[in-house]
Amino acid sequence: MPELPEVETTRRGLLPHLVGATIIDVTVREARLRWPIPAGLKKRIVSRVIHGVARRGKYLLWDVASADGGGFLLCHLGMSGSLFATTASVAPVKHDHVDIVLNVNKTLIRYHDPRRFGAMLWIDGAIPTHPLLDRLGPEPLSDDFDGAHLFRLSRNRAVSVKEFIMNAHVVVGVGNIYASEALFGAGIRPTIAAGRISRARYGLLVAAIRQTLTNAIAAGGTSLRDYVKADGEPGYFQLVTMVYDRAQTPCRVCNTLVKMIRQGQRSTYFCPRCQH
DNA sequence: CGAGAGTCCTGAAGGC
DNA sequence: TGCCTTCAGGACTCTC
Repeated sequence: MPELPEVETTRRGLLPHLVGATIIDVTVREARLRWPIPAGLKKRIVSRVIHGVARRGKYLLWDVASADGGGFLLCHLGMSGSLFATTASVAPVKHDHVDIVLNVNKTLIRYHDPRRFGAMLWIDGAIPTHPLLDRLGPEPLSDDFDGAHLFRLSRNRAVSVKEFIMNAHVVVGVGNIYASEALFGAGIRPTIAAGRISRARYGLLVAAIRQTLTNAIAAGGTSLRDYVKADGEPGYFQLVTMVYDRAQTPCRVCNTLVKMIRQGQRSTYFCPRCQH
């Protein structure tokens, strides 16, 4: 499931195809995603040039001639979505919901999403403002994200630290897998109330989140070359986790059995000995 | 405002 | 073998 590293890997994989290309056609086979794909999308973007692709949290923002009467295509991959380059000669398969056809080398960008938790929306104008983006927390790999930030926002918060760092208004891009992994890295038990963690420990947690995400992006980068394969299957790297999905198996550090619990209807994994 | 539950959806996995 | 149930997940949205 795409977390921030996968979204960033997607962005880097698409960039060389998109920048400078002109959109010449759009096919929407299924508009019912998390929200409906706007009916007027094709009319808005056809014949416009793509100037870049940015990422904000897990949202991808295609700059579609935003400074020249266009706007931004806002994409979210949900949990089962993927965007990849292919050609019109490759027949769409089940759940290939959108094709965005480019003027270069018969390339098209295909959106595939079995569970349709993703989104493809349009933002008019030169500035990418949108209710989905307006209240997002800092990027985890930016300087704005530090222990002081987490400490300040967490005061008097009873919510568990794991759910706290998964809140996109606190920090973007920390999904269920990396939340468990980062808390293991910081030696913090996921059930502790966010408001009861010291500033120093939040410093450790920030470092662990950065490390976890950076490693994952680097791992994604190693498969970047063949990321967009001929068959259109995205080459997501296989993630090696310390605790996630390892319930009842030995901790890789101390051999204590990893525990699985439920928090906010999500599974959480931790080592009862390494994390306090 | 915060906390917790509900919601969308499909495919995989497990039970019988 | 095949049907049925349960679960997974991101993140918005609703209720209290």
